[in-house]
Amino acid sequence: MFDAAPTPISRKLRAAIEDEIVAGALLPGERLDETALAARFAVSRTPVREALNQLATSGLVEIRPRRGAIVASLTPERLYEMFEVMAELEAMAGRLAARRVSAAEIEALADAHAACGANRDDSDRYYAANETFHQAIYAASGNAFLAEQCRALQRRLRPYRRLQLRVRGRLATSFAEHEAIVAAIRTGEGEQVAELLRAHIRVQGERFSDLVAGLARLGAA
Amino acid sequence: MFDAAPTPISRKLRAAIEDEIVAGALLPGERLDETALAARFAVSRTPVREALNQLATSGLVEIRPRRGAIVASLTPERLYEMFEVMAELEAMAGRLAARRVSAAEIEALADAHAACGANRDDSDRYYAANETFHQAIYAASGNAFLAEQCRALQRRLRPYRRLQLRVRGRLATSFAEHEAIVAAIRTGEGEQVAELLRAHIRVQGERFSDLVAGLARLGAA
DNA sequence: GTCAATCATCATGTATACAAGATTGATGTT
DNA sequence: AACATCAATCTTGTATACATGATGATTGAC
Repeated sequence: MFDAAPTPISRKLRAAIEDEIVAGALLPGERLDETALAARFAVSRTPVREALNQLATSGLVEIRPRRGAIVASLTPERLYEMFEVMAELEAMAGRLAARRVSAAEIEALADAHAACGANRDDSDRYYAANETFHQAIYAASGNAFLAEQCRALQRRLRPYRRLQLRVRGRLATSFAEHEAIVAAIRTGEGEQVAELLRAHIRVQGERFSDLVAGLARLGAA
Repeated sequence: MFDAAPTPISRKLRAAIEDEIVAGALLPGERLDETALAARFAVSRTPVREALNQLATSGLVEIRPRRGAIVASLTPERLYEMFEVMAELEAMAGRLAARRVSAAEIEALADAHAACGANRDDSDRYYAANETFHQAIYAASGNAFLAEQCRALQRRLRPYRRLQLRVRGRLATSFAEHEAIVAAIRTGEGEQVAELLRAHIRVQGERFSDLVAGLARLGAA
């Protein structure tokens, strides 16, 4: 009754391919053959092309005219840049959240934080809970556009984050940082929240780009 | 020799339609008929659809399944949110620029500022020079991804900025603010630059959303 | 034996054809 | 006269056909 969900095939395809990229089933640099994808999903090339075009616009795939589409691969420099921006956007969301957060939102945030704590021994589940936690901050910022930008970047960076999920001790550190962030949001210390989040994200960016710099030597396209 | 520029038709179309939207030739809410566009550009519907899809992903047009595409229209709230994010991204670019700017880049910035000064009596030309000025800051941030995000947002907000180009006294105020920004970048006062840019952008956002709130009463869809 | 050029094959880009849902106008009813 | 229902038309979504440029293999020359 609400959304009849006509959901054109191309939308479903976009979501499906995006999921595979983000989940790491399709690796950076990998070729995305239109005909093959069309066959695999049992549709014609037309909706496949539409899906690839959309993914290209959002940056997940790269289309080289007349030479086909590949899963976009980020250089370590670019990855670092993206984390630098992500850190700032998160900091902004946190600063706004400290000012604008509602009672319901801070409850959701606390719940998400608790979920992280409950999954401190399973890095995959912690990672999922961690995303929810950060999205709770975006939502509490009261700026829907900012929240969208944050989620989009979070999503684009996900395949790279997964690479270093299991770094020793990172989970405990992350959880402790979350703790401080929640506390500062509760007390409305905007600048403090911003600074905590900036550090929280940036440290990942630095580690990830180190990691990817190493990986790049292997799978260089 | 560099780019053989095969430039598929769909890319040219995307650029053409995007330009018309950004320039204000196509107004928010206006219907984008695929057949009509195809006829106008003397191509088939296929590349038109690809172009519209890309524009939808970047947010300039809205595609309602089975119901066609329209030029995306932003609510005053959303517009305010976008300016809020823009202000923060610009502030970030400025802060980084104050730390990282090269001699050549500060020269380019000074030139762009001078160009603004030379066009202080022509709001259209001032506006163009103003964009160049801000892009010089993005470039000087040393973060290419950030620069891209800023340019994308600048572009998306352009049609709304044009609405109030001629507000009395704004040009002179803007130019004076630029002056202070350049000075602070020269002396490397990152936080000062950030604060100046935040205010410089935000004041526009507030004005624009007021303006659009007024307009919304007329052309409500 | 190696390298280069040419040709065959294949994937992409565009056009056209077909299917299906949405919009609009007309017609009939209350 | 106003409203609802139904049909005709139009537009979008998908499939298929065709054109063109890229890739790669084969053949010939050095």
